[in-house]
Amino acid sequence: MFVNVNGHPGSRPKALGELGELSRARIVPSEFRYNKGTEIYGEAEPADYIYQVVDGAARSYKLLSDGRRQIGAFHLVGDIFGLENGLVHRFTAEAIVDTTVRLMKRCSLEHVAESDVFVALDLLNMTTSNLQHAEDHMLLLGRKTSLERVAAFLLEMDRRLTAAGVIALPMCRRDIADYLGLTLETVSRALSYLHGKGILGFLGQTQRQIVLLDRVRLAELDL
Amino acid sequence: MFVNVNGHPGSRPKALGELGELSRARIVPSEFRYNKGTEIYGEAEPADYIYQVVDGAARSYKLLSDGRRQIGAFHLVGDIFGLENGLVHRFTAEAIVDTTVRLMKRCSLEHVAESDVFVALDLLNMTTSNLQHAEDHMLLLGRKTSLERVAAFLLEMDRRLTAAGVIALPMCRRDIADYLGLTLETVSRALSYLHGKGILGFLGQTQRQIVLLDRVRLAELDL
DNA sequence: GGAGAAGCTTGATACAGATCAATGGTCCAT
DNA sequence: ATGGACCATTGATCTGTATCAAGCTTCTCC
Repeated sequence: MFVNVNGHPGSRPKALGELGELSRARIVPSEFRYNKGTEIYGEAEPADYIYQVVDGAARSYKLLSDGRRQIGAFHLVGDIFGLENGLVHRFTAEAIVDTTVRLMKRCSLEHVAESDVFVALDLLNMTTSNLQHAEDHMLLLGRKTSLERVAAFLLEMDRRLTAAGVIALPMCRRDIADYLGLTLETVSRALSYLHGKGILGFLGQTQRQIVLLDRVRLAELDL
Repeated sequence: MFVNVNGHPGSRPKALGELGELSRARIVPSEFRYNKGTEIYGEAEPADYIYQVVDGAARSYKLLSDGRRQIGAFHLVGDIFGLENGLVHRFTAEAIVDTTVRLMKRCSLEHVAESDVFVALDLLNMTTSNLQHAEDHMLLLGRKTSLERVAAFLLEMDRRLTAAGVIALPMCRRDIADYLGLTLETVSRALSYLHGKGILGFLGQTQRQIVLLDRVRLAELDL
């Protein structure tokens, strides 16, 4: 496990100048900036590039024909996304805030993987991390209550983006809801409940900065 | 895409004498029989083997501490399962009916993957198929109604195990419910509804043999 | 700095699906 | 053949979350 995908256990921190062991592919990556809310790629579009978040955050989602949305993952600083082992993307990806990504051509990557075992094994490790996240998320979506889901979300974000004890969420309540299979009102109510219980606190005026005051009780709420 | 995992698009039919391209590993697989309801491996157990269903069917699931269960996948004849790219299994696997599996040691497989690009790429393809299934299932669990879920389930089973126009389900209503994030009563009501609408019919005495009478209308119900 | 848009919370109500409960069928094992 | 362990269906009721609605706050951009 050498590459940091979604911050899963087994990953290691790494310098941002590289795309993990994929740097073996020796392809110079270029950077690109997406404004808040803009699409990085669309579902079923050709998957020509893979991406790494340099700054900002992105969401990957699927839509039903009537507009219902399921966000499969959030991509935070350092995460690699857009890696589909097929010809087309299976999600739409959008910048949640103004976001800078590093990107590299996928076809060249595939070509290298065919001749370089270490690149292939690295792709396998990244895909496995994504799979593990999806497996855990199926359990959450299929069987957890709204409070358990929100607790799990906070613990995930705590693990992945807490700086100086503060969770600075880049995404709005609707994004959280679409990630957890809930409505934004239910997410808001669960957060208010946790606030009332003294398990978390809000920082500043906006409700996007959260401080976890009691991780033990929060973890007990996520069965 | 050379290996048949969960019957996803891009897979090809294959003779049962092999474990896909993994046969390149040249490790003689042995067969084993599990009685209905018995455990093949447990969550968090060391992942020493990978498995291929020769006959029968299996379920992979996670449990919450209070017994709520989420089945992540059903493994039907020809499917390979138990392939974790970590040291331990992330699911518990059980035989749904009396089941024969072919198994091979995982450590030897890993060793071969490090020296053989084609084995590594094959593992990557299998993992990608599993990931794609999980991604689709997240959308189902997070955003679809009970009727949409049951319709999607029937279409998946139709694709994966219909013989002679009949879907012979190996699993009970509770298994279906735990796969779809519903209760068994809700699954039963949805099936009765589809029966009443003339979209499906039951064959014989048991309710496990289903004939799809109108795939078009069924597909319209799964958004 | 003011107007409008977006985002969040909170309350009232509705409803899809869960839960509780009863019945009948099938398949074994004795 | 009989008893009992599943298994599935169906009905009645309950409830967690969605939906509908209102109001407040904070951004954004003329």
